[in-house]
Amino acid sequence: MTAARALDAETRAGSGDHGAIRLWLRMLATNRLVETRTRRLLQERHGTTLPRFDLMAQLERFPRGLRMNELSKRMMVTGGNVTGITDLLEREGLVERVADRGDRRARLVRLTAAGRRTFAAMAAEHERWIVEAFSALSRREMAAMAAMLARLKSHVRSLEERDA
Amino acid sequence: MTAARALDAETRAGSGDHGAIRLWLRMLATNRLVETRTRRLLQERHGTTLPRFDLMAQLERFPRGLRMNELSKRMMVTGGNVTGITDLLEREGLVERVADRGDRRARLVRLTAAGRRTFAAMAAEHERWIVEAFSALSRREMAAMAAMLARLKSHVRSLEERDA
DNA sequence: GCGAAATAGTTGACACATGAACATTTGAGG
DNA sequence: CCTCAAATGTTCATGTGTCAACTATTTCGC
Repeated sequence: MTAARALDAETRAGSGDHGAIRLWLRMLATNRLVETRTRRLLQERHGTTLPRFDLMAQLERFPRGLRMNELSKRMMVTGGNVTGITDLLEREGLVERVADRGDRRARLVRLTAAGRRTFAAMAAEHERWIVEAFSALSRREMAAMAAMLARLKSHVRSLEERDA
Repeated sequence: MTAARALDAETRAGSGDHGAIRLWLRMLATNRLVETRTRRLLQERHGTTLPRFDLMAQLERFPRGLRMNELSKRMMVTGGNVTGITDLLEREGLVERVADRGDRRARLVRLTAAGRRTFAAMAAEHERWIVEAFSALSRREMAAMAAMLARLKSHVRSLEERDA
């Protein structure tokens, strides 16, 4: 069964709810929508998944490789998760683990030649999908939203630090 | 290991990337940040998870119960997923499945008395967390962002229908 | 130099999520 | 009626994600 589309996570909010809640639910719904679409397209057209694409996208900018550690931070997921995704990509021959001279605990992950080729094709198309989705917003609106998100993000980060 | 926080999914984008991609990555990162925080708080303070909370939130507005089907649409997840989460909540005594008179295929899920009590406590706190997070934005900004997200959402939905 | 603490990565148990296959029931057309 | 397509919910295999426990290494304090 496939997730239906008629209704919406937003309908969770009662009509009298606080604006912040309504906005948050709308963010969640929008995010899920774009993410589901991207995942479907990646699967249909390249037989891969969003997390794999994401990991490869990180590596693409670091030809010398990244430590599992750094991948985990950049992707905002746990180390165990990165281990799993890397295992799969390695089995598919798209990335490889190499030793880090200078720290025998660490291992560098980097794209193989096949990985670079595969990623290039996916990335071009992925960019088109996202640009198409966001064409609903003007350049000015995108800038405004980006600025608001930056403030929101930094505020939440400070809340996290306060708790810690 | 816990996901580190210093870096960011946004760093995926090369500096010359299209504005839409940058915005999308920022949305992803912000979303993940708020979601991770909410999940942590729900776990620490109520021993539950976001999907369970979400399902209960849907039911709370329908005392007579919702079909698995409707839950799936509202939560924007697949039916199999709803089955699983419902199983867990049922085991915890927070929801119950009852027969739907008039359609023997369907089953209604509804909160138990314990479920209603538990949810009320969680919901109040959850609202505070979200309001606190979004206090980084003014009322006017929240309205602007909500409007943009509505347009974005509806645009992506129309893209989905075109593909289908 | 040495021992304790921190760091890097992996593993295992579990929750959540998808898509496909399945059984049951419904409903619409003949 | 009767058949057959559609709809409802479950199950299964697999992937993604968390957290906690573990091993191996490095670094820091002395």
